[in-house]
Amino acid sequence: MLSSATYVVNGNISTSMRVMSSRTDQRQYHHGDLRAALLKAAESGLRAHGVAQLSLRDLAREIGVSHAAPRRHFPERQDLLDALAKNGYTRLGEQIRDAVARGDDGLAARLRRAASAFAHFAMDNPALLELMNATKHRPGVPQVSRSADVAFGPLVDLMREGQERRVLQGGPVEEIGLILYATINGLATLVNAGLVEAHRLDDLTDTAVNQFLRGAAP
Amino acid sequence: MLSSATYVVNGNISTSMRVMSSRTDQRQYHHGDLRAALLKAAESGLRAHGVAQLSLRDLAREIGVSHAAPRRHFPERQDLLDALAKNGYTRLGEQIRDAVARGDDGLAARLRRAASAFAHFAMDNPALLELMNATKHRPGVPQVSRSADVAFGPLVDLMREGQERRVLQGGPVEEIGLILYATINGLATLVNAGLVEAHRLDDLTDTAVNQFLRGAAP
DNA sequence: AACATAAGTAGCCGATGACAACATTCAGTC
DNA sequence: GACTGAATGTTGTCATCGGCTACTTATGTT
Repeated sequence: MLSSATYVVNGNISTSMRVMSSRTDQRQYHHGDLRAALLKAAESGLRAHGVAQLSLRDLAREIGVSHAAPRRHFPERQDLLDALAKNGYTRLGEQIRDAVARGDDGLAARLRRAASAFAHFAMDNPALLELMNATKHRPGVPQVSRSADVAFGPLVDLMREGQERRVLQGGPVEEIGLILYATINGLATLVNAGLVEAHRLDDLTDTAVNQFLRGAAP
Repeated sequence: MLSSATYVVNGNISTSMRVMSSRTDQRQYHHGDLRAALLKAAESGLRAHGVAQLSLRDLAREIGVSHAAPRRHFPERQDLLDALAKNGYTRLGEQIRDAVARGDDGLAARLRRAASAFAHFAMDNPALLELMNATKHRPGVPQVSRSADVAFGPLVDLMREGQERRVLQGGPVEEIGLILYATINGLATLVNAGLVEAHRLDDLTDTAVNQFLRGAAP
């Protein structure tokens, strides 16, 4: 499973190859780790121009490889998008987990940090989040879905811990974690869609967590 | 511009007449209301095959009009998508407003109905909701954004009323309404993305509203 | 009736995703 | 070290798409 990540090849090789190809032109037939290079370039393109502008041929050109080469690693465009989404969930999960673990203070404080981490991930990677939230009808779903659990996990764990420590009501832990996730995700979506100004996200996230803990009733 | 004799001699006419002569085909030069027909066909295609598969040329073919005709009404593809999103917000707003007005019982009950209406809209129109949530970088944003307020409005009104009747805490009304909207929207997104099974949405929505009102703390 | 304008048509262009056939390299195996 | 099958990359092709320009036809105003 992790084997593909074992032989880590720096993406620098491709760029330097492109540069010197004007002279020595020792462009190798095999790239080394085209898959990783594609993912890296795709993520950068995603951030720069959005998912709609993401073209396999563009990426191939940028990396300096033929237009059909990406096909070996991502037979269809959607496969690349799925891989990006999966990576996104992994990173989001890490960031939430890190935020939670960044201190051993009260549960509310860690909850706040987790939500804030999510919000910042969303602001840093709007197009990626949109991709992660995109409808998936294809068979690639289970793969992505499983990696998404990595992102929910830390929140659900937090809920469970809160219940055990009696600082949260009892209740369906997974549901409640999901709801918190959905709330922040929804706020980020509103920002990305341009319906809410970005500078409000921090404040909204904070209010949302308060709301989540204390409720709206008097 | 030139005399009519010019296009009588024009050989192209024979080909177009061949097409028309295939049957009675009272195909008029002017469609009547192509814009509405496009929106209708687009919404149906959206529901059937998702936004990615939505092609202006397909719609034109389906309606029986030349491939460039849609351009008169939607100069760019994104303009059609914007119009669809705007319509979506209008309808969503109506449905939420109707649900709220469907009885004069307690605020909590109306809140539940509003949330449920949203959830059902999301399940009935997954691709449309995705479109409404899509990132918009173009100048079309303000148009769509304003129509989106129509959807938020009923929720915000409900919050305000709750505060006035003292069944909700004081606080930033618009923020709190936005947060509730975001929560349901987020849950629907999780379902549409295939990360949560559809049959769970009703239950999750209910739990979310409870959570929203009572809070998670003991 | 004349004419300006809205609405539809035809044809072209460049780009794209998907595909097939072919070439090169790599990794075992003998 | 040579052989061979599997990975990986390349070239060429195709249908489709969005967007553009030039042209044609209908509509409505005067």
